[in-house]
Order: sequence, then C-alpha cells, then structure tokens
Amino acid sequence: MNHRNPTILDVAKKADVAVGTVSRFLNGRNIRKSNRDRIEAAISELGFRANVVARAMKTERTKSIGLLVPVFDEFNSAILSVLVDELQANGYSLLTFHHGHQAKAMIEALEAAASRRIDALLLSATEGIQTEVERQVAGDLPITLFNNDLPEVAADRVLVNDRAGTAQAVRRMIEFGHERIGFVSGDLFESTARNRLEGYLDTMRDLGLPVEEELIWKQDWSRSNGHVATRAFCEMANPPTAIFYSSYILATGGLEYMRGASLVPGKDMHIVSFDDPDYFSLLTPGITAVAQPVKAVAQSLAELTISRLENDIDAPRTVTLDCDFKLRGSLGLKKD
Amino acid sequence: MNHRNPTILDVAKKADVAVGTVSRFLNGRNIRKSNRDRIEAAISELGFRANVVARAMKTERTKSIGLLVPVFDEFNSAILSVLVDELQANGYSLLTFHHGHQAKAMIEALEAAASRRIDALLLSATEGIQTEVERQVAGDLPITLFNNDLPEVAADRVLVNDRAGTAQAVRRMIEFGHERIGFVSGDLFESTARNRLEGYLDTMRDLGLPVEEELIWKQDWSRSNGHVATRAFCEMANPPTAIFYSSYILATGGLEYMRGASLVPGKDMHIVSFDDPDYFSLLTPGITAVAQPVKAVAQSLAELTISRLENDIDAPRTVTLDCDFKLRGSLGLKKD
DNA sequence: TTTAAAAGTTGAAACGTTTCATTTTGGGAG
DNA sequence: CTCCCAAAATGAAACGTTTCAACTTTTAAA
Repeated sequence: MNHRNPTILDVAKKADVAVGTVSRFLNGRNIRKSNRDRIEAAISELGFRANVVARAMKTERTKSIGLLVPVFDEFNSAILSVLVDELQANGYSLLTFHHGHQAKAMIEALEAAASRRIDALLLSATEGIQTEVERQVAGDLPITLFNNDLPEVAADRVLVNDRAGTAQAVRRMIEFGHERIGFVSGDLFESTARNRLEGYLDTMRDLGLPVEEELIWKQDWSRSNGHVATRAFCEMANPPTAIFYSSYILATGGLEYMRGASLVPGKDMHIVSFDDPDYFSLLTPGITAVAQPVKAVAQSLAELTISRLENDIDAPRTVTLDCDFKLRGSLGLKKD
Repeated sequence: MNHRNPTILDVAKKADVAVGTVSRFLNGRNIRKSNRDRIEAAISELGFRANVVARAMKTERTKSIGLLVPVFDEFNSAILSVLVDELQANGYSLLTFHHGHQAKAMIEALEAAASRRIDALLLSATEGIQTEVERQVAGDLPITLFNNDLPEVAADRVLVNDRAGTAQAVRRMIEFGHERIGFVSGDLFESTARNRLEGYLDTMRDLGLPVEEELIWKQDWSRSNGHVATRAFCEMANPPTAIFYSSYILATGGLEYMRGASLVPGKDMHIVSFDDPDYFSLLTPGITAVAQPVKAVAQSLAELTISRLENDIDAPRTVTLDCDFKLRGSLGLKKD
C-alpha cells in the first residue's frame, strides 16, 4: 500500500488527460463529456482529494476566515455557531481566536490570525488596537468589525443599534414610574458602552428627568463589577428604584449580589439588562432585556465578508440591526 | 509600493546569503553570528513573514487542529476557550466545526475538516459515525475523542467519569431520603448517556432500591425532551420525589416546565443535573449538579494531541477525569 | 464541403517554502 | 604553516496545485 496521497497528476495519468484538464474539471469549468467521465472515474478510483494547501499557495486564498472576539461567552458562541454554518456553505472554514479584552493579547491574536494567511477577519475589539487594525487593513487583510466599532477604519461593519435599544428600554422603565435609574456601564473605551450610555442619557433628558452622576457607574465589563455596582447602588442613602445593565455579564454580577443579599428583582430592585442570554427567561422572575439579533448579526457578518471576497467591492459598508425589547418580571411598576 | 509580499528569497538576497540559510535561521538552527545579524536586519527591514501555506505544503503539516462538536453550548464553548489558548501557545490554530447531533452533518463536517488537511481532530460525536471515523484514522488523521467514546477506535481519549459522577449524585439523593428517583436520559446511542444511566442503575441496586422502568425516561438530549419528561413525571399518579437529569440541557427543559407549572425545585420536586453551567448557581434555589472538569478536559485534549503530533507516540492513551458534586438548594430532604 | 470562430486541451512555469547532497569555512592539533 | 574535521552554507529539486499561451478539436454558418 502506497502511503502517498494521490495527486492531480495521478488522476491525469489514469484518465489519460493533461493535469490542466483535471484542474479545469476540479474548478467546475467545461470539460468534454468523455474526459469528464474518465476523470470522475479516476478520482473515485484513486480516492483523490484536492490538496487545499497547494491550491491555497497558488491562488493566495486559504478559504479560511478568522474570528477574533474577547471571549467565547453565550453571545459570541451563538454567533460562532451560525457563522460556521454560513461559511461552510460557501466553502470557507473558521479559525478562532480570543483576546479577553486585553490589548496585548488582542495584538498577538491579530498577528497570529494574519500570519495564518486567512482571507478575512471578523473582529470584535476595542479602540486600543485601532492602529494595529489599520495596519492589517493596509496590509490587505479585509476586516469586518462587529459588536464594537473602531472609528475611521476602512472596514465593513455589522453593528447593533445600541443607542436606540437602550433608549427604548429606559423609556419603558420611566413609563413604569422609575425616575432614579441606576446605569451600570461597560468599559467606555468601547463604542458599544458609549452608545448604550448615550441612549440612557438622551432618554433621561428627553423625558425631562435629571441625570445624576452618582447613578452612573463607569467601570469594566466584568461580572464582579456588576456585583459591586449593584451593592453600591442598593446601599445608597437614596437608592435608585431600577438599574439598567450595559450587558448580561454585568447583570449577572448584579443578580449574584442580589441573591446573596436576598433581594428579589422586580420587587426590591427593578432591573433591565442589555443582551438576552437563554437563562434570563428561566429565572424567577424573568429578567427584562434588550435582545440583540444574534442570528442576524452572524448572517450579516458572513454575507458582507463573503461578498467582499468574491466580488469586487469598493467602499466599506455598514449594516445596523435593531434590538428587541423583552419585558419580563424583573421590571414592574415602581411602588411608592 | 510593491504589493508582493517579501519572500525568503528577498531576505536571502538582501542579507547576501542562500535561501537555505534563511530557512535554517527561521527554523531555529545554528547560524554564523554575522549571517544571523544580516538576516535579522533584512527580515525586519522588509517586514518579512514566513508564508505558512508554502511551509505547510512542503512539510505536510498545517499546524492547525480541528474541533468538531455537536453544538457550541456553554460546555463546549468553555472547552473551546481553553483549547485556543493552549494550542496557540504551541503554535497551532483551531478550526471549528459542528454537527448538531445529526449523522449526515457529522460526516460532512468530518469530511470538511479532513480535507482542510488539519494535523489532528478533536471529536465529540456519536457512534453513528464510527466507520467514518475509523476511515479517517486509517487515512492517517490522528483523532482525539472526548465527551463521548467510540469503542474500538484507535484514538486518544479524554473522558469524564460519568458513571461515578452520576453514582455519587444518586447516592446523595438517596441519603436525602429519596427512593423514587426519576432519571431523564440523553440519547442512549452515546456512551455518555449509557454510562450515566448505569451509574444510576448501579447505585439503586447497590443500595437495595427497586428500579422502576416507568421512572426512566429514554429519549434524546433536547431541551424539549427535558420539558416533557418532567411533566410526565410530575403528573404521574405516584410521582418520583426527585429527578436526575443526564445533562444541563435536559434540566433546563425541566426547569422551564416547573417554572410554567409554578413548581419550585427543592420543594415541589428535588432535582440534580449532570453538568454545571454558570447560571445554575444564580437560580433560586441553586441547582445541585455534577460538575465536569471543563478546564482539565480541554487541557488534556491539547496535551494528548500535541504530544502525539510532536513525539512518536504508538499506543492510544486514555485520560479519565473525575467530576465534582455541587450541592445546592434544589436537592434537600424528602419531606413526608 | 469548407471555413471561421468558439470551445477545449496541453504542458511548462510559477507559487514560497524545506530538504539534502555537496561544497565551503574556520579553528584547533600537530 | 598544514592538515583535518566539524560546522555551516549552498542551491537545485521537490511539494501539488493553477495559470496561460499555444495548440487542437468541435461547432455552426455559409
């Protein structure tokens, strides 16, 4: 048994045609019927499978796309799932990288991804690596940004209407009678966090409510931050009656604190969260949330990226998607 | 500006050495000091980065590893995260695939992964594709199985002691006074499900309790199955006082039903689940669970696989890891 | 039947590395 | 100062595709 994989040359010999003809066949171009039959026979007889590496070397396209996210949490994993399907259907594979919100790791991962000669990169990162990203784009790596925007980068974008989503939620909170609304922000170094905060500020101002600095908690995206922010709010002399969390991780930290302090959401404290992980609907009461269109985000990512790779796209494009407000038990009428 | 990427040849010219020498340098072999200096200078001046594709073609190693799982749920995503880090640290990248428990998709994904010329595959699959897997192994693709075993396949394995984990949990349930214990199994086509069921059966028998067929619900791994199983158990004339779920997905379905029926875990029905997703500890009461050592699984996967690739390993090896029992409010003394 | 155009085939060159048989270098022993 | 030897350098061949200019066959029109 010969352990060398059969090559296009073996096929050509067996089918008695030139290698170029086999290549044409493999790439779906027109072939004389008689040749096609013999080539097909030879291929199946030899168990031939085109070597994607050799092909990639010649075409300078690896047919693989990188995904670089902060962490593989519920949100990004859902995106990953949909993405794998969409890409697979178009002949692309997905290479995964993560950076844990750390600039150094971000740059390393970016470097690792690029040196893999991926055809494109789907990127969720912070502005800290703006210049590095610009360098990659200049170096001809097409990038599609999502979740978080990097201003001025010549890239496609799939964004979510953070501002409107938050604004709608805050408006509903106000309609429920809440006036002192705590806001737990994520890292303001990320556009996502800034937009959500703005949605809150706009709505408060639009509806004529005072914005109090002590009710705006500005730190990072961590669960522990959600925890301490919630404690701080709850222990205030004049605490807010409701809290908005900029992400489900922060809200999760808040829930952790409330559970420990025997505070019941929707009763002792009303809460609303950006993002809607599966388990929000399993809690009692359910957590009111601003749900991102995860599936649509992933599909747009695939679509934008593939269309850029396969057609000759010039200008960067941006897709903006709307969120869905899910009212559950954790938000109710303010009691007084 | 010349848009062609610099090659090893450009470096060689600029440093005034032969390409072979540059290659030696790139691969960390000994180089005369004077040459080394000039090569380093040339590389940084040109911004040269070795083309991994060309290298892969010559060495027949892509330095990439595939991960094929049913779905990217909380469990597999956690594995993915750790894996990416471990592999990256050793110069490997991770290609992701999923199959949604469906035989056809499994085979397709396996095929897609293999044709990518990955160096190895980390696989969580069912016995339905045993023969396909064997074919890949025969075709020289090293496979490391995890989560679910495929008997007789010549592969490395990272398994969890499902049987002992379940047995311990059931023993604790019995210690709490439960005698009629419902068991919601996953797809018995998977060793994981079979082992967990055996852990239950063994323990019941060992402790002299009768095993009643009507208390063993055998279906698939779906959330809806957990839902209907729980309803069926709860609506029995003589219902069990506690239920064990073979996975957190099943338990989640159960919780969904209980929530709808206003049944409180740990009060109206005692429950224990295999797997311990983050949110179990956030529910009130917390869900008692058998926690898999997710991180250790991922680390073992990386270690076993990389050591097989880099050394000359002969026989298949198996790593078996133990679970951790997490007692929370959803399991308590049987009231009578 | 002839002819021109279209469609298909051919095979060598190229992609950017690593490998390896051969040659060169430099330094220590005599 | 020679000679020898290990260490390092050399450069052509090879990996398995795609591409493309040149050539051949088929098709359809006249």
